[in-house]
Parts: sequence; structure tokens; C-alpha cells
Amino acid sequence: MVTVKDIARLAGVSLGTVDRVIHNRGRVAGETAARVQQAIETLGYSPNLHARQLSRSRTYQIALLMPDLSSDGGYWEEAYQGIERARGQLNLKQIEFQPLFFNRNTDEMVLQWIDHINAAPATSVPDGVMVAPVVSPHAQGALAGVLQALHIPTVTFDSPLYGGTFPFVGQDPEEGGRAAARLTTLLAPPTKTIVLVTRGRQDTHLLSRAKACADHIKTLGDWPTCSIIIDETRDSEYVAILTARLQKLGTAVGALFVTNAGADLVVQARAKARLPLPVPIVGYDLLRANAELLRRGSIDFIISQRPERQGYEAAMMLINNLLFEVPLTERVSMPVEIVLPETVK
Amino acid sequence: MVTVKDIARLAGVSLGTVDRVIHNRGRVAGETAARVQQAIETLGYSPNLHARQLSRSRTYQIALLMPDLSSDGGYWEEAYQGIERARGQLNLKQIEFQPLFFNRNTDEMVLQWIDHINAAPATSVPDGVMVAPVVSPHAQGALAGVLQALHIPTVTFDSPLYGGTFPFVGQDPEEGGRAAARLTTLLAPPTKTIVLVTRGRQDTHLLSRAKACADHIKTLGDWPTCSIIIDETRDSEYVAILTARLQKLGTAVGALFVTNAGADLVVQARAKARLPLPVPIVGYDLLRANAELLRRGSIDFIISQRPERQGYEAAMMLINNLLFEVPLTERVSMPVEIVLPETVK
DNA sequence: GATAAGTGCGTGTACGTACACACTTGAATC
DNA sequence: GATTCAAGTGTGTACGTACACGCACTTATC
Repeated sequence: MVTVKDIARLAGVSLGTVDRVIHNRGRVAGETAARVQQAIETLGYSPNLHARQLSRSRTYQIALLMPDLSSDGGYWEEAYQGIERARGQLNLKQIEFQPLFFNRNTDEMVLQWIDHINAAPATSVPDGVMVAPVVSPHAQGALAGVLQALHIPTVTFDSPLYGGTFPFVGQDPEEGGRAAARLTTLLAPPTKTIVLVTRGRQDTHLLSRAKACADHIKTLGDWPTCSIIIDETRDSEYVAILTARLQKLGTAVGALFVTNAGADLVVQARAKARLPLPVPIVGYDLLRANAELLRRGSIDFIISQRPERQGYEAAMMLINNLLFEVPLTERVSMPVEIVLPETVK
Repeated sequence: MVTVKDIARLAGVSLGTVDRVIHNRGRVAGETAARVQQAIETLGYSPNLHARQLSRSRTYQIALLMPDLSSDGGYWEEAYQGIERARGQLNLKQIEFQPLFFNRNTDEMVLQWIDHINAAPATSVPDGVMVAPVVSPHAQGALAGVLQALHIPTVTFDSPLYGGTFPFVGQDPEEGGRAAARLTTLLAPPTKTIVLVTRGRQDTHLLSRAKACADHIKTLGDWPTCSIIIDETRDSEYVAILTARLQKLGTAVGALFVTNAGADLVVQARAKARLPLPVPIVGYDLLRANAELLRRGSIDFIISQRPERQGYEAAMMLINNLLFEVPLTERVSMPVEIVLPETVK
């Protein structure tokens, strides 16, 4: 094993000088630095990371920005579990997460955080940032600006951060949409309508998922498609409106694709609408409620984004980067997971 | 951070004594050991793993037993890539793999390895073993015996090791079979026959997969099932025999489930049999050939065992155990992955 | 009762790196 | 010519653990 000592000897300098060259701390004559650099390459030096961490003996702060764990029916809870798993896996205590669980409905908390970071002294800036940037484009831009300006290693998950090129761990929304197209066309009799159901504000991610689905259905055959978007926050109202819409469509409906995680409410509406035949449903995200309905056969397929693994992969990537200097990967595409009643655990 | 020093101080002993207690090296009076143990618990000590590894500064040898990478159409190649990924991920050089790529058709190489290990001096025994035990039950028993006798940390992947309880990373064959049942029944018109195709020697894993599939089809509705098992090693012969069998069945065939990775040959037979309608196919394992056929629409679904992730997870588990003393998990069930033409990368 | 073998403990050094500090030199300032 | 300053370099210690060694003392052996 090659050590800094070997380099120092070969280059004819002291350990301190080698250290300064390795870490670009300056205060080394150009010629000397070149000689050291040469020695490093000749010997094929690579640092002993254990020794490095031991010597540093510092803790790394990672800011974690993600929505309230209670929101979205447990979706974020799962992502958070993945983060915890990553932290536990390596059993290293030098990683500390500073979580900010924000309210998805407003940008307020995220904007406040940005101000806070901007005002903070350089020493209390986090060493890394992990963020699920599900906020308005405006807030996304502000966030991207700060992170880029401060050069903080950042990993985004669930959906990418608009306004910068940050490493991203998550599903390709178009791939998910196309998978939904394949499954709904498999379930729907030809010529019957495939209905895409969404609730509330459509973010970019959801929009491209739905669009990719509708587009792909066209290439697969002759199924008419139709979108139902209901902007109503109370569950009971939402179900009532959806029921009415489904009754109106009646026997024309061949299959339902629920583009967000609210398949359970669609199941309720389907029951209330009393359609002559049980229309197949393809849902998104394997929340507890959805898993139960899948098991019972009320839903036919669930497409999962694997939030737990997203959290895990993103956290691992950032931790490995901080601790072991493993470069960040630009994009980690989580596979589209198709869950059947037989494979739901 | 609590260190051995703190423990030594609290227990009123020296560092050496604490060390002996921690590592059960003996030579410590019962009362003293208890006092140290007490101090460890009181302070909530957990070792600094960087310091530990630095101090040990030894390399770990992992014996890797798996089939030839060229066999099984690239399946094992993928698993091996996962192992490489795990090794690269942590960027640690203290892990060395000693691969033995054996010939699946005979036990010879594995039995030789067992003899070799038995004869080897204690110092040259590997620190860990990672094995895909796809050999005869006899060889499996011998292997299990040696590994248990020598107390070598072992992880099995792809299929479990008969004759011992070793940690296993792989898919549950029954879950895979049931998923196949769901998919074929979705594709086959009612009352038409669902055909299960297998080639050659049926190992335990494959048998329970096929059985679970047939059983589950019965619970899903009224599809007759039928098994075709052809024990012919030459591809052309195999296709010819299969073609004849399919022609005999004729229009009764509703869907084909290929229980092993040879879906490409079944596609050939289907073409030669000139069935009136293109019978849907559900295949296993996403090899290059299968992926291409899936993309083209010749196969409808592929169920993947994720060999790459199996290799990765198994290697990670063993490495983390050796380096960081993370306990081995008894069983890591890889999820059954269903791949569509839209989600094949 | 002398030697050997074993038990119970402490001491010291090594692992490879980071970083604070001290030292030397030459140039610039007054 | 003394003083200040900066650049360039070396020295020393710390990080927390593992393990070889040494010392004092006890128990067995003939």
C-alpha cells in the first residue's frame, strides 16, 4: 500500500508539503507541487479513507428538505425510512441529518430556509443537501440558485429540481406513464374509453406522466382516452364529484388510471357509481391503503415509484460522496415497479 | 464520542484490558471483565470503525463461487457486475475476491474447491464466502458441511444452499410462479390452455416456481394447464421438438409461460408451429436476447430476478459484515420484477 | 524449593492522514 | 540595518483501535 510517506520520500519533501498538494491548500512552490504530483501518479497513490476519516473526526451535516411525513398518505414516510436505512447501514455516526419537513401547499418554509442559509456564517452551512423539491417553480429557482452559489453537494429525489443540473434519484415520469398505458390497454376491452383520473394541482412530474400515458395509448391501438381532473381538497366532495362523472360515462369506461396515489378514493367512487361491470383500475404508489385494495382485488395493478429505495439511494450517494469522495451520479433512474396482488408484501 | 479510553477510566483498568474484554481474548479476571462490560453499557460505547479498520490494516479474502460467466446467456455476467458495483461503491481496497467460476454441468470443480479448503492451513482460509450453489444436492451438502465446520461467514445468492441455514439473497420462487400465473391468465382467453415450458434438468428452485404457477392458476379461474419439459441440450433439436408439441396442441394454447431463461427458443418454436394467432408469452430473466424480443413485442412480459441486484446485495452484506460487523440478514427476498416493452432499458 | 507454565494486567507502538504550529528564507518597508 | 511580511517548507501531535510485549504474581511439576 502506497502512503503519503512514500510520496514524500520520492518527491524529496516532507509530509506537510504532500498534504498541502493533495488538498490544494496552497503555499507550495509550483515546481515542488509538480514533483509531488508526479510522485503521486508514479506510485499510484490513493488515500486510505479510514485513516482520513479518523484523522478528520468531524461530523457532516446534511440538510434534508422534504414534505411532512404525514402528508400524501405515508408516501414520504417511506422515503424517510429509506434514508434511515442508509444511515444505519454503514453504522457511522459522523452523519447528521437536519430535517426540514415542509408543508407542500406553500413555499413559505422552503423560502425561509433559503434566507436562513444565506444569512448563516460559512461555518454553519450544511455539508450536503438532500431535497425533494416539490415546491413551486419560483421556489425551485431560488433553491437552485443558493445551492449552486454555495457549492453544496446536493442530491434531489422524487422529482428533479428545476433551474439547475443536480443529481437526481427518481422515476422517469414518462416511463411510468407508458407502463400505465400498456397495463390499461391490456385490461380495457377495445374501443372502450380509458380514463385518467387526477386530483388537485398538477405538478410537472404528474403532467408528463399523464401525457406520456395518453400518447402511448394511441400507439397501442384504438382506445379513446379521457381526463378527469378534480380540484377539491375534501375527500367526501372529491368522491362525490368523481362518482357523478363516472355515472355519466357509464358503460363507455373500459379502465381507470389513477395518476396519483389516491386510488382508494377512486375505488369508492367506482362502487358508488354502480357501473354494470367492475372497471379495472391501475393505480400509482404502494401506500398502505392501496396495498390493501390490491390484495383484495379492488385494484388490478399498482405502479410503484419505490420511495423507500429512492430515499436510500439518494442518501447513500450523498454520504458516500462526503465520506469517501465517490462522485455523485447525475441521474439514477428508479425502475418502474409493477405490483400485482401476488407480489404485494 | 465515547472511546475505549473512557471505558478504561470508568472501569479503573488499562486500555489493554478493555481491548481483551471487547474481543474476548481471555486473560481477564471475571470480576474485572464484568466491571468493563458494565462501563461499556453505561457509556453506550460503540467502536469507531475507521480507527478499527485502520488499526487492523488487513485485507479480507472472499471466495466467490458461481457458474461460468459465459453460461446461461449472460445471467451470471449480470450478477457479477453487481458484485463489482458493490466493491467499487465503497472504494475500499481491503476486499479481495477469489473467484471460482465453475461448470454448472458437473460438481467437479466445487468438490475440488472443498478439498482444497479442507487441506489448506487455517491462515489461508478465506474470510468470507459468497456462493451461488447451483450444483447437485450432494455437492450442496458437502459445501454446507465445510462452511459450517469452519465457521466462515457465508452468503448464498440466486438459490439457497440445501443442507444448512445460510443467509440467502434471491427471489422467492413461489412468488415468481404466482406472478406468472396472474400474467398468463390475464393474457389467455378463458378455457384456453396455459402451457408451462421448461428445458432440461429441473432444479428445486425451478420446480417450485412451476408448481406455484400451476397451483395459482387454478385459484384464479378455469384455465387448463399443461407442462412441456424437454431434456435436449442442442438448441435446434429443442426447438424442433417444441414446435411439434405446440402444433399438436394447436388452437387450444392460450398462453405460454417459459419457466427458465430460454424464451427466445420458444419464440422460434411458436413461429415455426404457425399457430393461427400469436400466442402470448411470459418469459423469465431479462437476458439480452429476451430484452430484444420483449422490445419487439414477441414476448409480452418478462419476470426478472434482478441478478445484478442480487450480486450487489449479497456482496454488500458480506463486505459490511466483515468490515463493519453488521450482522448478516437471514433472507433478503428480491422483489419479483415485471418488465414490459415500455420499461425495458 | 527451584524451574516452568499460566494468569492477570499495563505499556508502547503502529496504522495513515489532517492540521496547527514553528521555522527559514528573501524581499519590501522605513 | 532593523523590522515586518509573506511564501515555502518541516515537525509534531492527534484521531481511536489493535496487538505484541513485558512485568508481577500464582499455581503446578518433579
